[in-house]
Amino acid sequence: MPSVSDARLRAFVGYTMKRATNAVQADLAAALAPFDLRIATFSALVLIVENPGLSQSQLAEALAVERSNLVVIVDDLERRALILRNPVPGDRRTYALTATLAGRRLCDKALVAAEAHEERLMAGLSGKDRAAIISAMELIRRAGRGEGT
Amino acid sequence: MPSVSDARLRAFVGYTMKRATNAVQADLAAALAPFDLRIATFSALVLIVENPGLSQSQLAEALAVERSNLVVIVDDLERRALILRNPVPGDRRTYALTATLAGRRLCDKALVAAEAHEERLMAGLSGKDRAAIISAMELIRRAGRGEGT
DNA sequence: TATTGTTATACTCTATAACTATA
DNA sequence: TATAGTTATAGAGTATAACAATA
Repeated sequence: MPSVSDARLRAFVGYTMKRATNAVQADLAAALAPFDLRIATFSALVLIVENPGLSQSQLAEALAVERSNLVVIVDDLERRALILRNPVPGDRRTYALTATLAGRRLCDKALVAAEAHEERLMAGLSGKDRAAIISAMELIRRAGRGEGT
Repeated sequence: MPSVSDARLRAFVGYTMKRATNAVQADLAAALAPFDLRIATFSALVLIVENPGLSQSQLAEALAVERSNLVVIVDDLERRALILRNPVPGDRRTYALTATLAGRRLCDKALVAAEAHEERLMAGLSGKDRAAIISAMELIRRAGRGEGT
């Protein structure tokens, strides 16, 4: 069978980025599954641990998801007692999100698994290569239609 | 307001790849919208133009989408008379997909727009940088759980 | 008036199972 | 029995509008 050529699509950086990102996301999802964490839930937990007291709006902006879509994620973390929605004295509209001890512990374990996943996928790249990719990705992201900075 | 840090997530190459890919996909979708082409439809059209006579199964494999999800894409291209489902003498189960003249013309115009989009987003990167990113992306993709080669 | 969190809704993308007609 | 195309369906992810409580 004559094999199919995708040479014209492969010439687009975005095409290869999409495919590689799919592979990375699938691998990360598998790495987090033992902790019953999906990628979005994991990302939210990491940010809450790193930024204790932030609000859902701040978290949504940092994760680049809509506030409305964040609700179920925070619900899940709270139901599992990994985080708390703390009342904020002086503004009763908002919650200050903090991780519980169990949340911080699960976060640490999941980060170890995520780092192992990262190391597995990036094994062929030097630290310098990886840093170059990260800065190139941030440059590309900022070139897109969207916010500044 | 103390701004939120995502330093721990940004250290993951996959995190920056995901965000950059989102920006690229959104920009490409906007670039293709004037042609009434979504990214998947555009990709299918390019592959059919490049590989005349290929089957839907081959196309699905090349695009890494399920055969079932490809049907509506091919339906759309056929309904717009951009491609043809040609009968294959000797095997009545399969179709040989070919682009019409209108399909090839639209493909050419859309490719020009896609190249302009690419140039806009990658403006900060040299040709050498872009080639390095492409090979790094392919290396990462192959390191993921999945097929060989 | 504006903002926070929330609900409901819808649209895309993706994945699976099962069917038909052919081989 | 295996394969190509198809249908139906369900699950994620994402986007918008509207609402109640509060500022």
